[in-house]
Amino acid sequence: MSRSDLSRDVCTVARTVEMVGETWSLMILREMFLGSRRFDDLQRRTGCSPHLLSQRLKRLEAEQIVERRSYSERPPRHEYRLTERGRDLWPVVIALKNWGDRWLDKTGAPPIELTHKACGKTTRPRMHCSACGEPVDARSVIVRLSPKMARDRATADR
Amino acid sequence: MSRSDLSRDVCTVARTVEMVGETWSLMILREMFLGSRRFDDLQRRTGCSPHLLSQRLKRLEAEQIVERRSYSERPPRHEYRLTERGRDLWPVVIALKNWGDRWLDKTGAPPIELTHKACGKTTRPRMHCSACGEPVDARSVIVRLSPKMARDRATADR
DNA sequence: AGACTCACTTCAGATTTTGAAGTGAGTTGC
DNA sequence: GCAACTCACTTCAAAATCTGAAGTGAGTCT
Repeated sequence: MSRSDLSRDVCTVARTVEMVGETWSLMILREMFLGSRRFDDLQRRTGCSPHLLSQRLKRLEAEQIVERRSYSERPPRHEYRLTERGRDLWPVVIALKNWGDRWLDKTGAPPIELTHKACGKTTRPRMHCSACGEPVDARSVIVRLSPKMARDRATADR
Repeated sequence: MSRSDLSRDVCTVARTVEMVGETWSLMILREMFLGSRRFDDLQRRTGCSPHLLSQRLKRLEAEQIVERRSYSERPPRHEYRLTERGRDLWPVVIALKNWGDRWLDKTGAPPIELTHKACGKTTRPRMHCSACGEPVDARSVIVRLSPKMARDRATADR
């Protein structure tokens, strides 16, 4: 299997990883969640080279994660916006942030702080069970593979 | 800024992305959360080349995300285990899975199903506010940057 | 008219990845 | 007692990708 074969994988994690599981795509997403929309801002604030940024934005656009739209005819100006699909990647970025805040930050004051609009409190979102609402982690679940996924993994064993 | 400078970034998202934000590291994590521990299993089930798998495992070990331990002297056999630090990356993989299940899967039956041990129900973990317990998404929070992070981004603007 | 902004593109050199093949310690089957 | 096999890798060359610097072109500002 090569990297590009991940897209044909049964596993939705593998296919998502192929779409956004890469340094600059993730950095672009972080930056867009922080509010950046213009090419130059994204470039400066992610540290990505313009060449690669351009490639990545094209890919993210093709994947319908971002949308390129013109906000001025004269001068010709464009901005990049997250689509609904793109905004739905927020938990990925938050999960990365939480991990970094816990394991990499020594200051105790995370560089990005979130306030929940509804309750007005500072929040560090966590994963909760969709059925009972209790917090969940790796240890509190049992994994079951669909027959197709199980077959795929067994086939790999040949 | 080059890719390797991300490690010195103030932003904990950037630094986490540098550690695990890459196709094969994420695939290895997925696979380990599914229970694989041996080099060969990881290789076959992720589709990663042995060369790269070896490199990635060394890096993940250096980052203390996985632990290499011998489980047999004769024959000499090793296994790779997630550390606590590594297990704490579970929300990242789950967030990727949720996105893929929602946006890439047409079958409606996700290839990986989770059962919450405590309540016994099938679960699709979601992000909830740590303060009030309600579900949260990109739209329901306000972002605030620490002074240091804000300064960093302003500096990039020069 | 000259400097500047935005949104990129081009290009060469460096780095990384891929895929196939090989290695070596040890075990199992006949 | 030896050939085949397993596990856990390593080596290597060719291909792909990334980096960093420079350039482009439409339009505005002074």
